[in-house]
Amino acid sequence: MELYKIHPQHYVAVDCVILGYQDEEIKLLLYPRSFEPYKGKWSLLGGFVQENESADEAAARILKQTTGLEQIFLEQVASFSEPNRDPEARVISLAYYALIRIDLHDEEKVKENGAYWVSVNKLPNLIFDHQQMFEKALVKLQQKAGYSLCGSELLPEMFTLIHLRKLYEAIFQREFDPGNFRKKILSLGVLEKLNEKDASESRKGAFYYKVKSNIGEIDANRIVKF
Amino acid sequence: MELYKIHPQHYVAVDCVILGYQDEEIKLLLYPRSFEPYKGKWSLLGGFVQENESADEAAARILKQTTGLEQIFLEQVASFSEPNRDPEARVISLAYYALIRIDLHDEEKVKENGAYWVSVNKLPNLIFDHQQMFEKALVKLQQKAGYSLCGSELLPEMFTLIHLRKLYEAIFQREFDPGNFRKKILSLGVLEKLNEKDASESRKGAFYYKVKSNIGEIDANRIVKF
DNA sequence: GCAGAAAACTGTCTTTTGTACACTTTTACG
DNA sequence: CGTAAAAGTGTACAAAAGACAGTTTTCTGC
Repeated sequence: MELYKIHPQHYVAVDCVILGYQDEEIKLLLYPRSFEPYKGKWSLLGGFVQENESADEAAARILKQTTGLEQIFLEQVASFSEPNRDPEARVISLAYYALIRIDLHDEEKVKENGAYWVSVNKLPNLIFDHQQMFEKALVKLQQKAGYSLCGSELLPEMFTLIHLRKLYEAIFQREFDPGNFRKKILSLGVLEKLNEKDASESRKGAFYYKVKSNIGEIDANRIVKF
Repeated sequence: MELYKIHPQHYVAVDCVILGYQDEEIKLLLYPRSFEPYKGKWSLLGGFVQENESADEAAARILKQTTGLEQIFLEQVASFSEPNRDPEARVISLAYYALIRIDLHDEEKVKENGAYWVSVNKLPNLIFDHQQMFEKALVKLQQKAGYSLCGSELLPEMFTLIHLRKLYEAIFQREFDPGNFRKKILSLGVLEKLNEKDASESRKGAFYYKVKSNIGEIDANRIVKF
């Protein structure tokens, strides 16, 4: 213990890049910062790591407090530790990213905090190094989407292959051939076709699918390389 | 500032997974821990983040102090923050991994500290969560090797395609077809064939290659997928 | 109720990439 | 010199990715 005491201690924060999908766009949840410095400027959702929790737990706690959601996908992005990243005090921040279904989140809670879902194509300036956090999170999302279907995290329970393709187009910022995308996704064998159609977007209507319940990750041999 | 003060502060450490390549095996640099708790047990190389340095800088500093090396590949792996991961005190650790050329490191310095290069196939028990840190670092190395040639980080200036293949076999723990590996690597266009041969391992001798100086990352279209 | 339109879905053909494995080349050594 | 042993090249097949035309379904409007 003596040997530890000669070293400084630091505030440790977590900042969450909360991503959702709506109107064919990836959206990021942003908050107006509620205190100085930079009060009112746009910020990721953050908080401090307390004594009896891990950073993972802190991130989950903060996410629940502000969106009402639990048990959702949440993963580390990177740490940010430049001495002057926060001009007020030395704060080392651990960035996380979360994927949430916008249709499930607690709108009341989000509004209370003055937060907005902003399209990632039209982001305002963010405080500190939050822009970097977002960019790294987006790369992580692309990697994740490359080897596991993000459908269950970002889309409603049931979705059509067109919805899924639009989601992937939003994530990767490029178009996919409808026929080939279908073929590829169905060949993974992780989707279950339902007997119901979504007729809201065409005469013919598109069949709904859902992720097979017994499947988590896709078999390693079957990595999707987009 | 007032708002910050209600939160606890923590010791923040960095731990380095230092990887090298020797005798056709990936090696990890391990130290006997020099103080309690777990004095004498095997540990990654670590230290505490000081007031005026980022964690990246702390990792580079620690690496230089113990191996004499500067300007080497060093990247974040993950953070580890379970409240009781260190029984002595709350320490949040940021794990890094480094790739170094064993032929270049300062043997004296390493010996002074009682450190050893241990094959990753025969690792002893490590303290705390250091085993996890190593495992995550290895995954990162595999990912990195998948889209950029790790030759320049882990091999000497000049190397044969056989050396490079053996390195990749050690990283991925599987064999690659010699002919196909050659074809794939050369098609990337990042290696320059030299007029010199390594005759130490065969009558015919294998030509040396080096990484073309003007090339950093491989073009995104040309990702190596092993 | 039938033609047409629009989008969902299917199939085919081509190109590229991956893989297995046989063949040729080089060179030291007996 | 012939041979062995490893380096290096070539070929042939299989799998995956990609382009794109063709077919099906179903509502709309006449």
